[in-house]
Amino acid sequence: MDVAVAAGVSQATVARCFNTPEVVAPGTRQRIEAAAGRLGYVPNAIARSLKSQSTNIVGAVVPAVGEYWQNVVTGFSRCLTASGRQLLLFSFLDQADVDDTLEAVAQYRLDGLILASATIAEAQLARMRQTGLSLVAFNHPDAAGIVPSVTVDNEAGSAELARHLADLGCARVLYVGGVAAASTDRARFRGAARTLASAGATCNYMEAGAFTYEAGYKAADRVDQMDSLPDAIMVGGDEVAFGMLDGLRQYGITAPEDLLMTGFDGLPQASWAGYDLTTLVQPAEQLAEHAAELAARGLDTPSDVVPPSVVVAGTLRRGRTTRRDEGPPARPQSRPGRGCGPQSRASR
Amino acid sequence: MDVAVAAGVSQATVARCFNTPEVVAPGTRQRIEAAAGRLGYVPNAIARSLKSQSTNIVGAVVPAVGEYWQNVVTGFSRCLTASGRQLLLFSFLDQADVDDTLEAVAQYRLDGLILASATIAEAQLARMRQTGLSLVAFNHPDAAGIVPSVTVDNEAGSAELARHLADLGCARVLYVGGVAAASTDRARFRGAARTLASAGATCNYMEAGAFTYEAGYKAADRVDQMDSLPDAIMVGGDEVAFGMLDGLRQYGITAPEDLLMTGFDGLPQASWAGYDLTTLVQPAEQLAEHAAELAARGLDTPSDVVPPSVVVAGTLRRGRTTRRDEGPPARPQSRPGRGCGPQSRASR
DNA sequence: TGCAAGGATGAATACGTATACATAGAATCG
DNA sequence: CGATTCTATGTATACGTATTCATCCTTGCA
Repeated sequence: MDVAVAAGVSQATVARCFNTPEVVAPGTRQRIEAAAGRLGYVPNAIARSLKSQSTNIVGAVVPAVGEYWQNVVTGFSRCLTASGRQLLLFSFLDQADVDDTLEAVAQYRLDGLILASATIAEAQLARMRQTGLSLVAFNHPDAAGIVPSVTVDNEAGSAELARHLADLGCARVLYVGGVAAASTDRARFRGAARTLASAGATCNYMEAGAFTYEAGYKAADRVDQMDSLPDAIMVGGDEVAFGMLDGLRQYGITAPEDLLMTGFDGLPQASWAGYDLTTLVQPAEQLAEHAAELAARGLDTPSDVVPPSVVVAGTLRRGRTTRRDEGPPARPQSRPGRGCGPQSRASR
Repeated sequence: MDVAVAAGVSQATVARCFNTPEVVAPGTRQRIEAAAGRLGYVPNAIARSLKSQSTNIVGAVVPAVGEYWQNVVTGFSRCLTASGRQLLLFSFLDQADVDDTLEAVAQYRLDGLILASATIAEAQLARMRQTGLSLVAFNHPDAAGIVPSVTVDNEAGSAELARHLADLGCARVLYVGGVAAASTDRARFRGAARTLASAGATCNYMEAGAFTYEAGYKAADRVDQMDSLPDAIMVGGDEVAFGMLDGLRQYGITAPEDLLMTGFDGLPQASWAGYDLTTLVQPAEQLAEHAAELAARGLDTPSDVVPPSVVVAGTLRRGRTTRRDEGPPARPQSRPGRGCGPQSRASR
C-alpha cells in the first residue's frame, strides 16, 4: 500500500490506524494520517466488505411508481444514512421484473434486503428465504409468518376509519380498493367491513385497479353511475382517493357535502389544503426504522422458526372530507343541490 | 470454491463458465451449472468488483425532501436498472450533511456519482472533481464548466412560459422563486424577466423560501397583501405552485379567474385535475439517462478540460391555470338525466 | 505416423483489506 | 538484575473473483 510505504510502516498498521486508532502509537498515527492526507487515500469499502463479509449496505426493492412508494424510499434512505449504512435501491415497474432484479441483488452480499410490495407471491417469498439473504417484507401483511415483516396495522387502521364514519352516521359505505390481490387491500377491507357490519352499516367493495391517481379518477365514473350515492367512500390509498375526489368533482360530487371520504397512508398531499383528506397516517419514519433494523439483523432465526414481525399502529387524521357541516343537520340524504348551479362548494 | 470441487473442476473454469460460457466445453458447463444450482451458488459481486476495479454501481446524492426529487430518484433508478446497473442512494436533509455523505460515498468505488442539488457551492464541486471520482451535477446549471452537468434548459423553458403569458396579455407578472440561491431559480427568473421585459411587461421577484408546498402556501399571504394582484404569477417550481394555488384559494383568489399561474418541473400532480397547472415539463427520463450515461463514462477528461454538459429542452404544458375563458362558457356536455349537471368545471 | 494447431482446463497471482499470530522492545516487579 | 507482562508493530493469510500463462489432449493434415 502506498500510504504504508510513505509513512514507513506496514499495511497492517495503516489498517489499524483507521479501524482501531487507539492501539497505534500517537507518533505513528500522525505520520500515517499525514501520508494518507497527502496521497488522498480513502479506505476501500469493497475490499473491506470482501474481507469482513459484510457490506454495510441494505437493499430495497420497491415499485417504481406511486406517491406512497416514493415516500417509503425516502424514509428508508434517511433512516439508513442516519445509522451510517447505505441504501441500494431497485425499482421495478412490472411485477415480472422482480425476479431478474432479485437475481442481480443476490450478487451483492447485502446486509439485508427490504422487499416492499404487497403483491409478491408467498411461494416466492418462501423461496427467497432459502437464499440465506436476510430479508424483510414491507407493507405486505400476508408475508408475516413466512418472512419477517413490517407493516402498519392495516386492519385496525381501517377499522378506526370505519368507526369514525359510523360515528358520523354513515349507513351505506363503499370501499374502493386499489388492487384486490394486494394483501394490504384485503386487510383494510376486512377491517372496514367488520367494523361497519357491527355498526349495522353496509360496505360494498369496488376495485379501482391500481393504487394510482388515474385509477381513482376513472373509478369515479362508476361511482357516479350508481343508482344512489353511498354515504361515504373509503378509499384504499390516499393517491387513489385524490383521483376519486377530483373525478367526482367532475360530476359535481364533492366531499364532505355529498358524501364523506377517507383515504389510507397519510401522504403529505393529504394535508395539502386542496385535498385535506381524512386518512390513516402511517408512521413512515418508525416503519422504515423497523424495516432497516430487522433487515440488518441478519438471518439468525432458522428457517423453521416463525420470524418476528412488527405491526405498528397508525394515526387517524381528520380532514375536511369527513367534516360534517355544523349547520342544519337535516340535510337531505339525496344529493343536495344536484339540480343546478354550483353547490355548497362555494360556501367555503 | 465449493462449486468447483463439486463439479470436479478448478475455480478458474467456474469463473469462465459464468463470464465467457462459450469457451468452456458443453459437458463441463452442464456439470458446473448443475453443481451451482444444487449448492445455491451465486457469483460474488463484491469480489468481482475488487478484482475488476469497477462496481457497476452508480451513486446519487439527492435532497431528501420534495416531490421533484422523489421523481428524479425514481428516474435514476429506472434508467440504471434498465441498463443493468445498480443505484446507491444517499439522501440528505441538510446541505451540511453532504460533506459527511460524500466521505462515505468515496469509500465505495462507484462507477460514477450523480450530484443532484442546485445549491452545492462551486468550490466544493471543484474540490470533489479532484477525488478522481467521476461525477456529474444534475439540475445545477452553474456547475457546467466545473463538472459535467445535466439540466433542463431552465432559462429557455422559463422564457417559453413567459412568452405564453405575454401572449395572453399579461402586463404585470410576479415571479415567485423557491430559493434565490439556487442556480435553477436564478436561471428561471432570468429567462422570465428577459422575455417579459422585451414584451413590455414587468416582472417582480418574490422568494418563497423553499421549494415546498408549505412555502408556496405561506407566500400566498404576501400575494394577498399586495396592493393589487398581478396579472399572472410564475412560480419557480410545481410543488410551490400547488401551495400557492391552495393558499390563494383561501383568500378567494383562483386561477385562471383572478390571475394566471404557471409552475415549473412538470410533476405528475400538475396534470391532476385538482390543479391542472400550466408548467414546463422536464423530460425526466431523458435527463436521468444522460446523467447516468455521463456518470458512468468515467473521468476520461483531464481536470483542465471543460467537461461536457447536457442541456435538454423542456416542453410546455398548458393547463387550466392559464386558460382564458373563451367568453360565455359553452354549455358543458351535461350528462343526460342529471338535471343541470356540472358546471364549467366539467367542460374538460 | 508424426507434428502443428487449436481447444479446454489447471495453476498461480493480484485486487485491498482485516486479523491472528509472531516478535521485539519497554516497562514492571520480585 | 532477571523474569515477566504489556505495547507497538511486522508477517502472513484469507476473503472470492478475473485473468495470464502453462499444460494437456484432441484434431487435422502432410
